[in-house]
Amino acid sequence: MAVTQKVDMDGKPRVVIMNVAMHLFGKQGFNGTSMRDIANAVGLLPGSLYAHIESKEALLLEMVTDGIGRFLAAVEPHVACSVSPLDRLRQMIIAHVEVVADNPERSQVVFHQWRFLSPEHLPEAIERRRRYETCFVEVIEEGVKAGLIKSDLNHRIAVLSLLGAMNWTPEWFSPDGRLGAAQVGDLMADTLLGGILS
Amino acid sequence: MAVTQKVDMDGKPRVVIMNVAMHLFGKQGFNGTSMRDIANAVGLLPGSLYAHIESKEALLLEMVTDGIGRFLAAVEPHVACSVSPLDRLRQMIIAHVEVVADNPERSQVVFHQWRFLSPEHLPEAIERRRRYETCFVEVIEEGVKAGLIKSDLNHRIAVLSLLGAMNWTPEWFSPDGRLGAAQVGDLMADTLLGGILS
DNA sequence: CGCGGTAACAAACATTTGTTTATTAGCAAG
DNA sequence: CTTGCTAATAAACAAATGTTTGTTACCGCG
Repeated sequence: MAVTQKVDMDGKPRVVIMNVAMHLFGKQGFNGTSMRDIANAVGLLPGSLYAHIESKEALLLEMVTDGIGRFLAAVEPHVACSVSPLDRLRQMIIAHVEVVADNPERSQVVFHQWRFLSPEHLPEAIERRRRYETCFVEVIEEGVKAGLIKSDLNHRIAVLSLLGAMNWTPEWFSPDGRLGAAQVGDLMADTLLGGILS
Repeated sequence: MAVTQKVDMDGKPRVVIMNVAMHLFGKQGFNGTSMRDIANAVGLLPGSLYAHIESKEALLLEMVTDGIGRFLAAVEPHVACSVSPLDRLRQMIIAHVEVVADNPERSQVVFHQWRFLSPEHLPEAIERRRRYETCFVEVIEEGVKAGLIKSDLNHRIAVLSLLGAMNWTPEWFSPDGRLGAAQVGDLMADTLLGGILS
């Protein structure tokens, strides 16, 4: 017997494990997910995972690093774009929602589980998150200088509100909902940018 | 010897334990916090906690239940208030931020750790969260009917953006920052409500 | 066939987990 | 002082944790 279920072992095993772990980390959290949970979901015994990965934290590290990377890759190109700051912001919001929509669970990990990285890897994750937020700060400040955005409200609060709304999207966005990512992003931009116009 | 350190046992022990646990759950998460962590921080041995509490989950349950209760108590009175829907929304946002400011760590537990309630207590927590969100939906819809709020943008997205921005506040709000809770709430209202005006 | 290497297995490892037990100190009231 | 109660301690519990070990099945290549 020994059925050797290669259940969904179509791709490279490491990728399969990463995807399964991403799903579980996103849903149950890093500390709420055991290696046995992962092994179980992937159709392996716990020890067998270590033929493909180095440690539990290595999984988290790759998820977070690569995850933030996707947001940066999607948003940063718009920062120095040649269109108006407001249009840039709108495009950045849409890009952000599209990354969330591509995999809401990964986004949950990126936004909530980075805390559980070891002290060794934590600082870099924090730094990259800060770099992401800076993208939005820069464009907003440029909009203020161009006279397109009110300067009488605290920019910091505006940015934090904007980012808060965006970072919360993985909590409710459903890839099989009626609205697609780009439409959701566009509507969010309507809501979020309307209040900062001058 | 047996120093019997009553470190900060000024109040009723159960309250002290709750506060310490709240701090730890908020910072490290429910699953990232052990009973030994709590005992350690409170100046007791692990087993001694059980003279005052029933279980680890009982701590979480009380935190979440009581926590949502504070948000409801602060916001619900404004829902059926007699002023304009927009002013109501503004007051609700301010009230929300004030509850967050009162104890950001508790808010983190309310917004992120409720998932780890046992299946027995989970449904009620979800229901109360839903009830909270409904407050905002109602007032916005009333604003639309009154012609004060644009009806051409998807209300659902507007509400989710609003709530997302608000639920994210415990992530960055500092009680000893330059701006007080009411001022932050007011500025957030400027940002978030500006975009939905008709 | 036989050989070699990859990746699975079964089993155990040392810790850590939440919680319980039996015992002892502290202290107010009789 | 003694009695009784509260709340602490020390120690242990079973279960779960991340990870390592030795061994066995598989599979392409000679």
